[in-house]
Amino acid sequence: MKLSSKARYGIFAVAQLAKNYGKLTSVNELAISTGVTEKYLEQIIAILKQSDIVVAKRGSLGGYELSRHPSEITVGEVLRPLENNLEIVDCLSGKCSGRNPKCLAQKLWCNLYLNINNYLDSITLQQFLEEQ
Amino acid sequence: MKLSSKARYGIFAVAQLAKNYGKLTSVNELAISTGVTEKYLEQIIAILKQSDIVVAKRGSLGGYELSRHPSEITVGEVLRPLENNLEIVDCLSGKCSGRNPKCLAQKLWCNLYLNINNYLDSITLQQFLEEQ
DNA sequence: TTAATTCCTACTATTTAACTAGGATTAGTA
DNA sequence: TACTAATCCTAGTTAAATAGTAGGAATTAA
Repeated sequence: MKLSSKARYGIFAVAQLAKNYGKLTSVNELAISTGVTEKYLEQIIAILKQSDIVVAKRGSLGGYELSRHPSEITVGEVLRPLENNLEIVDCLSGKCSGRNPKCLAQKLWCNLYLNINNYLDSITLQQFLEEQ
Repeated sequence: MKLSSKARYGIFAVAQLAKNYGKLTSVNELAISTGVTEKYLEQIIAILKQSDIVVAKRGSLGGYELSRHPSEITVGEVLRPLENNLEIVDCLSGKCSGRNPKCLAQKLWCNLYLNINNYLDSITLQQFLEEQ
């Protein structure tokens, strides 16, 4: 139940983009402010791009920005693609049999999963920044 | 953010003990019903014993039972010792500086941590069994 | 043409989880 | 006392996932 570094770095990167909303920000700038290598951040942001959280402009003077206003992106939306959809157990589909010990407490895990997601979806990036 | 096998197996083992409340249950019996090896279960139960969730009787005809009635033990109590205290990030103490990227979203992680714990502490083993 | 940027993909190292294993200790029973 | 069924203790091994490194192709502005 530890959060991955991707999730931690990703949230911070996105927070930086939220601060710079309206302007393009390069990975290099993000790397400086987060203390993470550019190469690793690139991978993290690539995931966020695929999930339509950020958009990119390539080439010289290019960079990234949020696809929507920080008030329209939730923390949950950012974390899910970085954190294996926030699935705390493999067996959340409801299809699995009660035989597999992984699934024996399925309702419990499912409710916990919903709880976590509901909480994280209740916080927008804007709220997150204001709370800091 | 995946739950460990210790947590999954542990919850199920404890559920079995709750069903057998008042009687001693051997690791062998638990192993059969969970499908986990005795040796691994022993380790899991040792942790629960240290946390005063279960008590043991040694020797022939020995076994384990819950230290309290299933209505007086919460799921959170069981999971914490098995799951590194449910600390989703290392940095929940409040002491750490904002410099460490791990800590930059500290309030967020702290609130998520509290949310998870509150939820899991709201469910007793008895309720958990009834829900199945 | 050059420089600054994103994009793509393969590889490696590190850490942690998951499990295996052996045998010591304890206690009930005959 | 001897035997057996159980917990207890601890070290070692394996497998998988995470975290990070690396090189270079493609794109775009000036």
